[in-house]
Amino acid sequence: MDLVRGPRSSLNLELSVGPGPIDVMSHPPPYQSEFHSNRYSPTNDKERNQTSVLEAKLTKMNEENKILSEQLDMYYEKYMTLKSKIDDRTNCSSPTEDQQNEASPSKKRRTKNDLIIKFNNTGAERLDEAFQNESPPPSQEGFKSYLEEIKPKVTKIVMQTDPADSSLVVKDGYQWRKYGQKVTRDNPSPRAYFRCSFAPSCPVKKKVQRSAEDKSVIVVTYEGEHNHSHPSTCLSENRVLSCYTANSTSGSTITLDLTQHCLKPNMEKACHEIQNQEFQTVLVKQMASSLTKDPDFTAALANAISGKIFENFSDV
DNA sequence: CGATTTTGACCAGCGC
DNA sequence: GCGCTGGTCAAAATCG
Repeated sequence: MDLVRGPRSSLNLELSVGPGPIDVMSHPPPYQSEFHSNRYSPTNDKERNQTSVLEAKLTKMNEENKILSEQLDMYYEKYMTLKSKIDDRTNCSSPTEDQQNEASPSKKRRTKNDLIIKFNNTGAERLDEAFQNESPPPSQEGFKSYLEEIKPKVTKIVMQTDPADSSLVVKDGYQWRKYGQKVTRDNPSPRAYFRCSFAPSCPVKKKVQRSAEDKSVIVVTYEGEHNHSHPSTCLSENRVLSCYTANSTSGSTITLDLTQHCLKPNMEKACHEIQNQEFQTVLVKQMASSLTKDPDFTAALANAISGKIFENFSDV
């Protein structure tokens, strides 16, 4: 799970239903003040009843909205806490140790057991320490989920390409070296294996394969995180595209990976570059698909739409 | 000539 | 134990 969240205001949904956008998170809905203004003054009991019903609904929605906002804050805090623990652990492991692991011929496959062994050898105490602060104390399930969290990050990106172009080259700004190619059982298209060659010790790998269903679609799977700055800061001609989707450990989360510190100074430039129409089309489809599956989002959307309806109603 | 790609061989996990 | 499969290695070929 890689929930990237900027400043609070960035989460506001600029939902445009009807004449203008609604900021559902930070501003009280316009209809709220309309009800109490002189413009709307119910004259009979029926209207008064309707008003009170609507006001009750409004209050309830605002409460739900508040609860959801609090939950979001809570999840964000939990995420940041967990992330800092993982960062601590990553920083604590010495580079020589990593290199030894890298060079070890017996470590051809990194399995769940390998992960546990690695922790036993290098950070079992810190692992316990990390759990000591958890309340309630961690169960076996909690331990498993923790291991899931610290697993090398696996992200997938789906790209629309020209079906006539048979190359498996994906320009994401990083420097990759191909080290293998294989035809897999469930897909006639070969899968290419790449390793990040920008930094010798960078553990990131990626797999590139055309979709079995649609040859024009390339599926890129990234494993791990780069331990160096983005090459685009040095090589300005390289395109900066870092939009990860469908994180394997979290389901349908869309992640706009703009967290790489070296990327921030070039944020505006990168934003201009990702205005590539093809990219945007794919991204919008994926975002729409993921967002509609998210119950929190649909609730927020329903809230916003109902708010706009109330506003229109009050204007009549 | 160094870097990168290609490609067959090899290895390890997994299911039977 | 055996075969299947995905992932990796490494020598040869290719490229700039």
